[in-house]
Amino acid sequence: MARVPKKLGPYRDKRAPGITNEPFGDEAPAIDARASSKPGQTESGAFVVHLHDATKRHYDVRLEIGGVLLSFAVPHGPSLDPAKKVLAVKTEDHPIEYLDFEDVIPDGQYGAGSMIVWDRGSVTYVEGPAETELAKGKLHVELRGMKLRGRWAFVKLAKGETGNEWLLFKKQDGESDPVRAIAITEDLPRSVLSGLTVDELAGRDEIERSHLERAKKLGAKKDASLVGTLLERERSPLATPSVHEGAAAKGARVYDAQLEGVRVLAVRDGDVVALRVWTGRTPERIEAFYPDVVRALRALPMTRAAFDGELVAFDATGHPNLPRLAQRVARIAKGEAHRAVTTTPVVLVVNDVLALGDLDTRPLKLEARRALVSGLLPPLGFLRAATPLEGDEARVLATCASLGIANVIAKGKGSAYTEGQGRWSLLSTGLPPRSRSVVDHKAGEHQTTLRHVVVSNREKVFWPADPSANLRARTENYTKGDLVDYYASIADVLGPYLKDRPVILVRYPDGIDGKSFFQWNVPVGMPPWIRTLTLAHDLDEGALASTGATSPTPSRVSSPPPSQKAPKRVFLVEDRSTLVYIANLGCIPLHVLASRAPDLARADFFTIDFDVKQSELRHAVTLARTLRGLLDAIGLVGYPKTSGQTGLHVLVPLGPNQSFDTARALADLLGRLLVERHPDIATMDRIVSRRGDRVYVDTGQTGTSRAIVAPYSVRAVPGATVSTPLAWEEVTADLDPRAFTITTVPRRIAERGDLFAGLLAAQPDIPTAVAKLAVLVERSR
DNA sequence: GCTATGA
DNA sequence: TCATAGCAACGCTGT
DNA sequence: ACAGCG
Ligand SMILES: [Mn+2]
Ligand SMILES: [Mn+2]
Repeated sequence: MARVPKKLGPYRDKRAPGITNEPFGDEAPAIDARASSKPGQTESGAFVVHLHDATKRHYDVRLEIGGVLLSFAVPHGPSLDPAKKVLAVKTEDHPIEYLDFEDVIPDGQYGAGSMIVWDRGSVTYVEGPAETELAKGKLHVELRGMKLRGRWAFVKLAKGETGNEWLLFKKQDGESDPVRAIAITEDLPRSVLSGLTVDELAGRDEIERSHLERAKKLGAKKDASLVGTLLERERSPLATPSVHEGAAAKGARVYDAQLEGVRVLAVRDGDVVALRVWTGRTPERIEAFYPDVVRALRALPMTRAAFDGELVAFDATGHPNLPRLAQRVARIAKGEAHRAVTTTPVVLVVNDVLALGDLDTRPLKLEARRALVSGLLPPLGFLRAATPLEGDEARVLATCASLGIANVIAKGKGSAYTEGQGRWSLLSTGLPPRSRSVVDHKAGEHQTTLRHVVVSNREKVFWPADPSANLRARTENYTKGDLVDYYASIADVLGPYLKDRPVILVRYPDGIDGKSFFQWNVPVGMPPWIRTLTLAHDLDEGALASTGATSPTPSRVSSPPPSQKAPKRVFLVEDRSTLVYIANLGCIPLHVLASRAPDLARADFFTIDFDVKQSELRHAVTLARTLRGLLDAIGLVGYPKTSGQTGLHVLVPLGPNQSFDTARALADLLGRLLVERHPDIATMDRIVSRRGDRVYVDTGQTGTSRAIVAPYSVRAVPGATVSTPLAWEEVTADLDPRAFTITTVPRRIAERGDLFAGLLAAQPDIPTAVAKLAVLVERSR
């Protein structure tokens, strides 16, 4: 049995286990709950203030000390006026689990009546360890709660009747309010958990019905399966803002500050609470990192609901701060949940509502949905309604800029909630380089690490609009942000493809018209979680390794002999964070080797590249289809993709254990057969001037150090095209590679899936293919 | 885009 | 402190 | 030996 603090004796004596709904204090507290300070030397902890409607209504202030909650009953409640000292009667210690207790204690039980969590936060004992001070009849604390903040003091009355009488008062500081402009207990009466007043708690079912009634009156239609659907479905139901300024209807607009946090769909279905994110193409659930938000959603007087919101942590000045949130996630991952959650609370700022009860609220007008949200959520709590801005757009942007907010989302008044891109506009306040960050809540197999990537210069134009482009072509700019978003959104499709495969970055830090360079080696200064591969001497050998971001090998004292090549350390791009990171470096195309660690001497596919250049795409199409026939005849399968420029690539999987010599030989022989069959439109001549207007059949991209542009890679050409996997049925004369761009390809993947699936799993019979190809070649001469 | 360098 | 250079590869061809 | 090519 768990070790129960002796201090809880009086608490347990007053209560009947199994009958009261209060925690009984016999469960082992969170592992780190008692470890936050040395035994008997508590320096900090959590606090809760309950509002308890017992025989006599009172507040209960409970401070974590030595693994239990030191408790005071405060009849008048705290005051921000330092001159107003209120009576605080020390009561029995409560178990640590009581921090989260909010319920109606049944009649007949000790303390029967409603009890809400009026405030919650962290406490620091500012004048030495709590136990030491307590022994002297004093306790000076710094509270960081949602309502109570700053310095407070408890002082024991020397001549109390029972010895339990103390005084509680505010110390003078920036948070004190001597003129009592704020009557904190009256102005902020609601639970920070459920948003209910203590009077409402017992009637929460009634409250829930009235919220639903209101939604129905506003026009919400019944869809009993919606919440369940939102809990499960793959595709994101969230609306995403478009960088297209005109996406939101001009005219009447409402503005939401874009907070630096984690965008989630929050769903509650009874006891089930999910926080779902679609940072990539497949959803993840991250509620394990947000027990405070989960508790609040469970406490809400709405048993089934779905919200669109932002998880936000705040810094000391009250500004949203993503690195702090990141740090908290990391600490929770390390098993320090209690401390991390206590010191860094996270709030769900709710921007919108998709479903309430059995009602679909998405078709409602924006203002109606807002009204429902702000009616349901308290102004101060773990769940909060976002406060939209209205008025002149320039003024709104200026206001936000002055608050340090870089981006604002404009939404058309009266608009319904529509999933996907298109109805909201992302506006820049013109603040310094606008940045956005991405938080991964899981990385690697079991280890949960936080990866926090700050994306700089999202508005930087990487693909300038082409004013001379024909009408059907996009005339807008594409930005660096568009690039990052594209790679982030397709990371899951790209992932298996890039696994264990060296990637060469082709970087355009200033966009497609700026300078560019290839980058094989991982430069210094990369974050430690970027995986790399060290290539031993030649590409014949290589070992899997992870960088420490630290010492760039000071081991090699003497420089290597000039003849010998320095060992290379290349990128392995195996996850979304890395993809976002390298996109932020200005990497537009990704090139990959046709081999994977640890067997870099083996080719797992070869490529036949149809370079159109002076020729025409329809000829490349003819050649690719002929190639398909040849491959079929020798028992191989080709996977076609656009190059992203003007030509086509056909990738032919080889399965395991094939040498680059074999791969290259197959490619060359197939190329020769193609040229023989179509001498008028194909050539393998390396001299450009002799090619004329024929397609160059390039088989030279197969070799240990030869790279090809990866499938789904973006190209640094006008139009922000993507090297796009195709179905053979699409390889026709009317194929238009310009249609595949960083905006269209994610949609295409969502609709058609990964057309290259199967390439990696192929196990073709290569010896037979080689033999059959030899026969074909023999026959043709 | 970022670091190491040489002036 | 500031401006700038470097950031890949390799075999083959033709001159 | 060196530049051009993909
Ligand atoms: Mn009480
Ligand atoms: Mn080529």
